[in-house]
Amino acid sequence: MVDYWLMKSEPHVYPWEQLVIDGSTHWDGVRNYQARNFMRDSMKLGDFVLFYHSNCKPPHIAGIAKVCKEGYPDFTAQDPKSNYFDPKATPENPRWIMIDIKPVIPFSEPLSLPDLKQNIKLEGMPLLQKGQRLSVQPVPHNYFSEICEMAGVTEATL
DNA sequence: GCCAACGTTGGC
DNA sequence: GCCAACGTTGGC
Repeated sequence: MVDYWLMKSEPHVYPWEQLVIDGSTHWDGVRNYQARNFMRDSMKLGDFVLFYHSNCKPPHIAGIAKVCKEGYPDFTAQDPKSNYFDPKATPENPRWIMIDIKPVIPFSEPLSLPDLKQNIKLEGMPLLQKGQRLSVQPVPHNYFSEICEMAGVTEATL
């Protein structure tokens, strides 16, 4: 049973284009328990991920990725030199978890947040809820399908 | 376990 | 740069 997710990245920190260059990446730096729990407990190999660029004009979905490694300790939490260092993280209790993703398909045109908001079929999508800030969040399948449609991506070919 | 203070996210 | 929403911290 495949599930669908959305993950946010700021383009000046780690853009979609870099994921394409790298071939895959580990999703480090998540320091929110709810987001961590999704990665630890729910995100499975082969699940699809909408790659969202936040904090840019306009914010947008850049493409679709998929989970290629399930949850494991976020080693940056134990690295004093990392921006994501957390003194409470230990080898016995790593506290923070990451997954790996790899690109599946880019969108020929990025799907902007205003475009998403304009689509009545996306009403109720978590991303569009007021005040939601989760950097890793579930996407119910009907919304994922609609977004594929908007992007001109045939879901069956993913 | 409450809650005020503070920090962060992220759209605008 | 502003600020609303929300999460975390830490004193009590």
